[in-house]
Parts: sequence; structure tokens; C-alpha cells
Amino acid sequence: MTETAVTESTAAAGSKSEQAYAAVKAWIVDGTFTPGYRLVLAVIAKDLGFSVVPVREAIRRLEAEGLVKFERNVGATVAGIDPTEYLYTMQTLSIVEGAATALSAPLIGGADIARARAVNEEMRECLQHFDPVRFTQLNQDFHSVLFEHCPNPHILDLVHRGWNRLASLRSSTFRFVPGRAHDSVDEHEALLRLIETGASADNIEKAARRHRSATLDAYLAQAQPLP
Amino acid sequence: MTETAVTESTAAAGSKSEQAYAAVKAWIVDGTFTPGYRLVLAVIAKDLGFSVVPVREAIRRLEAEGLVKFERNVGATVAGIDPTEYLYTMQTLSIVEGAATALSAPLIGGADIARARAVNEEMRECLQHFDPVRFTQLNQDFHSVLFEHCPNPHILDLVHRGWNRLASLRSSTFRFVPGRAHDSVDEHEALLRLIETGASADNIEKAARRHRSATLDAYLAQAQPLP
DNA sequence: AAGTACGAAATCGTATACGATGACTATTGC
DNA sequence: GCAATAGTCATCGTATACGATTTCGTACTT
Repeated sequence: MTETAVTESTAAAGSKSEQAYAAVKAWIVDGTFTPGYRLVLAVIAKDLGFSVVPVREAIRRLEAEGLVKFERNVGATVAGIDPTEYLYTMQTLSIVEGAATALSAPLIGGADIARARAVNEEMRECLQHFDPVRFTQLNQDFHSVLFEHCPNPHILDLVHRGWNRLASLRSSTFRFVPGRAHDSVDEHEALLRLIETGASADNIEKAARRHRSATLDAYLAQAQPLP
Repeated sequence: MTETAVTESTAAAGSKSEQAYAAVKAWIVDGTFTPGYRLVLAVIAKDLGFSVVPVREAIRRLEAEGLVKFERNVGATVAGIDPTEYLYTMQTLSIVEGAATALSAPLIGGADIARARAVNEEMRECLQHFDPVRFTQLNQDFHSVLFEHCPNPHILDLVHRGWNRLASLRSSTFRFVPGRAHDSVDEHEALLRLIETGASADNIEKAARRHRSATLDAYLAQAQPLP
């Protein structure tokens, strides 16, 4: 799994507007365009070899997803995340990830567990030789394994949307709260145990929620300003 | 509160593309355009007095919200809800409404409770002289009262999105499962009691979830095909 | 020197035009 | 009579063009 935007259900890369959407989204999510970057329609259109109309459509779609801030007659910029927005997003993610995990749990087999555990162990290694970027990527991989059997695509979409929204805070776990990453790995293992042992959906959901909430709480506890 | 689309956070009715978005959305939500209705860009553009470009942008946004089905080089139609889609939407709503209720509960005051209770009593009257349309509207009003203090606008948006998505199934409660509406009113009262008495967030969330799930379950139990 | 007014440049917003694609229909061959 | 095919029509997709709005720099005034 490469470091690209999480694929949504809406595939169909045929039209130029869709290509532009995918391209700009990828640039935002992978960090090529950082928050505050000005997205001038004409420039992007020229870069992509398209005209402005499909590019504009793409940007507006990204605005609806919260990845872009659009001001009438002024222009578009890559959206940042202020503390309030961060709180909203994390809270929402906590809820939808909890639900996604609980719904997926009964469908997760032994092979999936093994795969997730392998990813998690690699995350533990990343803690040794301090590799935040890879850690973050593996973290997403871990949860992707859990969610890939999620029977409700709407909920899965909401999870992906949240992840993309947080993409501008790459390796935030490390940057904001030093000890948090270690706890995170342990929580992953605990979550796998719950799923393995066939714990109740309610317990699994609560554990998954807490896993996300804990990161938010750790941030709120030290009230460190976000970049 | 009139029977219009639930207002989203994205106001700004300035540009024609936004006007077109609001107009078509309203037509879909209030039932002027029923599922399957063909949305020909040129026709809508002419009706609104705009050109096709802003209309196209509006339609694409509605597609992203699931209200419109768009086929490349073919055209757009108002999206229907098949049983699978219904299940996904109701399941997701159950989760986000549960969360929204739990988050809102501590902020709901006595005046809000009284207002909600009045609405609920009026719903009960609607059951007497069989007024499904008004019943559905009041049902939305009831939940709007509960949610108006929701501290997380993202979650509130998801709730509104779900409601709009279900708009094509006007008065579905009556149509699908006769007894369901009575239960619904009772569940509302029970929910108000829980909030009044300061029940735990977990209990309130569970009750709110069940309230939505029950409608889904009732439908699934009789497996009546959706229109 | 600071503030204001004016004008130019940048950028967006949308109308129009035309090419591309798929759907529909009539015709032809069997 | 039916099926395949060609041609026409409807509709979308996007390029281009131009008007509208905002921003920024500059000159002027007090």
C-alpha cells in the first residue's frame, strides 16, 4: 500500500474532472500541497493540461470534503486544521471507527488477524529506530486490515474521509504526544485480542472508540497548539 | 419549519452554482423530483435561467451526497433507495444519531424538553386522524430540537445528510410498518425521560440508536420491497 | 508620514460553442 | 420476420472567452 489518498467508492477516473479531482486530492493527502497553499485554477489547469472548468469542479468537490477552503472571487487554499476542527474530526472518527470495527469484527478471520499483528509488530520496530512517517503509514495499514471486510460502505467512506482530513497532520502522533505512540501499539494488540476471542460487539466498539479518543485526549491534556 | 432541505453548514447562496445546488436539492428533498426523474442539464439550466456550467457543478455536488445518480455521457437521475442502500443509510443514521443525541443531551434544557414533548404530543394526534405527511415533518422537528445544541457540527451534518437521503421515502414509517409509528412516539417520550433524568451518555446513546434501528428492523422483519 | 483614492493586475464565475459519446431509429440484408 | 448496421438525435464534457470581483500597488492629499 503506497502513500496515496484512501480510495473512495467513487472510482471512474474517466473524465478530466475526475482525473483532476484525484490528482489534486493526492497532492493534498500526500503532502505535496501543504495547508495554506494557494490553489489557483488556471495554474492547476495548465499543469494538468486541462482547461479550468473541470479543475474548478474538482476543487469544489474537495471543498465539500473539507480538504480545501474556497472563497468566492478570491480563490482556493488547502485547508488547515485548527484545534476546533481537529476536535470535531477526531470525535467523529472515534464514533465511525468504533462502529466500523464493531461491524467488521465478526467478519475478520485468523489470516486477517495475523496480518494485522505483523503490521503492528513492524510499528513497534518503528518506535525503536524512530520512523514516524512509516509508523503513520503502518497505522493506516493496520486499520485498513480491520476495516476491509466492513459490511457498510457508507461508514467506511466516513472513516476514509476522516483520515484524509487528518492527512495534513502527518506523524502527528509522534509530534504532539511523545508517549502516545507506544500506547497506541499496545491498544492495537488489545483490540486484536478482543476480536480473536469473540468479545461482544459493544466491547469491541468501545475499545476502538477509546483508541481514537485517547489520542485526542492526550492532545487536549497538554493543549499544545496545532501547527 | 417548512418542508425544505435540511440546511447544511455551507450557506453562501451567492453564486449561481450554489443557487442551482440549493434549488435542485430542494426539489429532490421536497418530492418535486421523485426517484428516477431525469435531470437534464440543459433543461434545468433553462428553467433557472442559468447556463449549464453552474448547473452541472450543482448536480455533481448532489451526486457526491448520494441524492443524484450520474452516468457519464448519459445523464443524471434522482437517486432512488434500494433495500441495500436503505440498510446502509439507516445503519449509519443509527450510529450518528446516537452519537449526536448523546453529545447533545447535557446541553438540552427544560425549555427544549417541553418543546420536544409538545411536538411529540402533536405527533400522537397525527396518529388519530392519520396524517402521515405532517407526522414525518413533526418527527424531523422533534429530532431537530434534540440536536440543535449538538456541539459537533460534523456529526450534525452527517445526520442531515442521512435525512435528506431518506427524503424520497416520505412517510415511510406509515407505509412500511403500520404499528411502527405508535412505538416511535413512545420511544420519543422514553428518550425525553432519559435526558430529563440525566441518564448516562451511554444509555442515551443506546436508546437513540435503538430508536432508529427499530424502524430498520421492522422493515427487515417483513422484508417488504421498497418502492 | 499616514491615510485615502484610484487604477491595474490577478483571479474567479459563467455564457457560449463545439466536439465526443452513447441512445434511439430506420433501413437493409438475410 | 428478425437481426445487424448505419445514421441521426440527444446529451454530456470541456475549451475558450469575457465580464465581475477582489486585491494590491501607487500616487495623491492632508
